[in-house]
Amino acid sequence: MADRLQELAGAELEVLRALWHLGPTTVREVLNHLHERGKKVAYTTVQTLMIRLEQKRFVVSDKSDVAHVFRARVSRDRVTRSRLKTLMAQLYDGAAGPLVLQLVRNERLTPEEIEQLQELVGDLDPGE
Amino acid sequence: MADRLQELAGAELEVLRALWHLGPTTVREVLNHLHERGKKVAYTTVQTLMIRLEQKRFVVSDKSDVAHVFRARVSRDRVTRSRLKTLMAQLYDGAAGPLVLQLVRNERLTPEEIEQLQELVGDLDPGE
DNA sequence: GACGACCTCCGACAATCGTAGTAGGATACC
DNA sequence: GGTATCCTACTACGATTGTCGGAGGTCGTC
Repeated sequence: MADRLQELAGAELEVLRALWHLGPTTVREVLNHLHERGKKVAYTTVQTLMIRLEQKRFVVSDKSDVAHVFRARVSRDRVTRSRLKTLMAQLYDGAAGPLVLQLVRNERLTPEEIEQLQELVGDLDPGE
Repeated sequence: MADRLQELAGAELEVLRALWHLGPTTVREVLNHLHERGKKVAYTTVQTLMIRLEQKRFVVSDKSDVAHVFRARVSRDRVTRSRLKTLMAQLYDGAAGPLVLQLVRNERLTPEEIEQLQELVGDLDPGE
């Protein structure tokens, strides 16, 4: 399994999201961001998570300043893809269709998303 | 969160899948099924997983026979829905669109799935 | 030059997860 | 009725996860 993305734990993902949102930044800034979002957590907890993220190679840090600056190495799309792959494998032997249909049936989409989707789907060819 | 489905761990899901496939059945049968699928695991491991599934209320057991018979209490669709919800929440603040688009763009669908999808999508109204 | 504010580093700890061994009861067969 | 087989119940154990405290450095300010 070249795909080590699976080791991304829940709390780690939350921190990674903050990094996506904020861009390269420090533990302090991520902590503030999480607090603003209502997530109560200690400074060292965030620090630990960021260090673990680095060990797992999801982020890199620049240690030249006193407060280390962390930067995400993986994109949200990449994580999404990985998570969806896992879901497909775990539940449908890798098939994507059931997930797509389930989503389109049960979830609300914005007008923009609907248009994009209609365009994409219109281009698909069922073949014969 | 009335949705305790999230506590379903990976190895547990594998056993649950076997139950979906086999219908109500015993530890032994699930074990055989997993072995056929190439999963090497000990009898008592499967037993432990099934007991944990019961504790978490994903399955129920009938203990009237010597070999207890376990039955799934949740459907695959239900688990799928829960997992997708989690994914949406964790990555897109609950929006479904990005997942749908990501899937339609990157994954292959069968002709049947494409037709179903086209039909579903055709019925959607972007509103204004 | 002591004080407070910050920062990193390290250790820790309970809960969960994946995996399995052992004890001991029931069954079935010869 | 001994022996092999199967089953449950219980215990265990290392790894991962979520959470944080304390020790000890640096820096600005009074």
